[in-house]
Amino acid sequence: MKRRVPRLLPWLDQRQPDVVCLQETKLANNAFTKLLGDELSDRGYEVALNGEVQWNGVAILSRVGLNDVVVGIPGAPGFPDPEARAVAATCAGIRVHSLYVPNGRVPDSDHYQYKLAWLAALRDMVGTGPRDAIVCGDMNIAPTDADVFDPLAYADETHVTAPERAALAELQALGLHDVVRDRWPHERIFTYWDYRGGFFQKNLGMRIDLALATGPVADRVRAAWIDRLARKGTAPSDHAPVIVDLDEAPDGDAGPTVPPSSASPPRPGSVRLPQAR
DNA sequence: ATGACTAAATACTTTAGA
Repeated sequence: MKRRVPRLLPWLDQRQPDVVCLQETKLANNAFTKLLGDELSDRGYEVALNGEVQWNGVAILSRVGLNDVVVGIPGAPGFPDPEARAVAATCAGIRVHSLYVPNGRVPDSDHYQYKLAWLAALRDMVGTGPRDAIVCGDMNIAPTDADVFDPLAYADETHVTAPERAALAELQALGLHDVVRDRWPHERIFTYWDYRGGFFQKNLGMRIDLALATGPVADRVRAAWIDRLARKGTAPSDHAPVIVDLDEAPDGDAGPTVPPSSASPPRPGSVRLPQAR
């Protein structure tokens, strides 16, 4: 996160998101607040944090309300102890989840089994949650071969194996829509490019950062895209932000937590800027 | 070839990422 502050703050000022989901903050909560608390509150953001000292770490920033914060996932496994990989909050009537799914490292390894069990716990939480919801973050799974620059590039490695894709499909079977792919059904779109080998310049990437919305939220999507520009320049993350623009909730369909004076529609964004790389 | 980049800890190397 420290390394990404000079990228995050101008990006917030440029894109003006109402809600931001961050992953891989790699900061304890008190260090995050010390580093960014004033800058974020000056911009009108409330913050929900689930951080730890060196690895992982997720956050939600919101300037349209931030209620009912839940840190972590009930019943999720640890490795071996619980890790800071999930935080949820209700923002303008929408249940927002910021997630950093375990990497899995090597198929069939302990970490891989952890990843699958963690995804099952995530599914259970989202499945019993509110109707209006959006699941954002680094899923560490490319949903299909079309989400990898070359299906053979990561063959037999994590992120593309059948069990991982099945776990993601089980989550989506709750009725979640992959709103970016729905808007760009045939395009070559990626959210992650390895730092090595000039992969970004060659556009050799993977689409592993997703925004998955329940039907009522998906119906409000006006635009959904990957902010490739944010992967350029000095000291970028190796992931690009995913941006989702939503229309206002339809009349009579607003949840009880929607502020009556909310003049602009919520625009949840799943962001990977803070990867301190 | 387990490499190529990048970041962070207590750190001058190791670990992790995907």
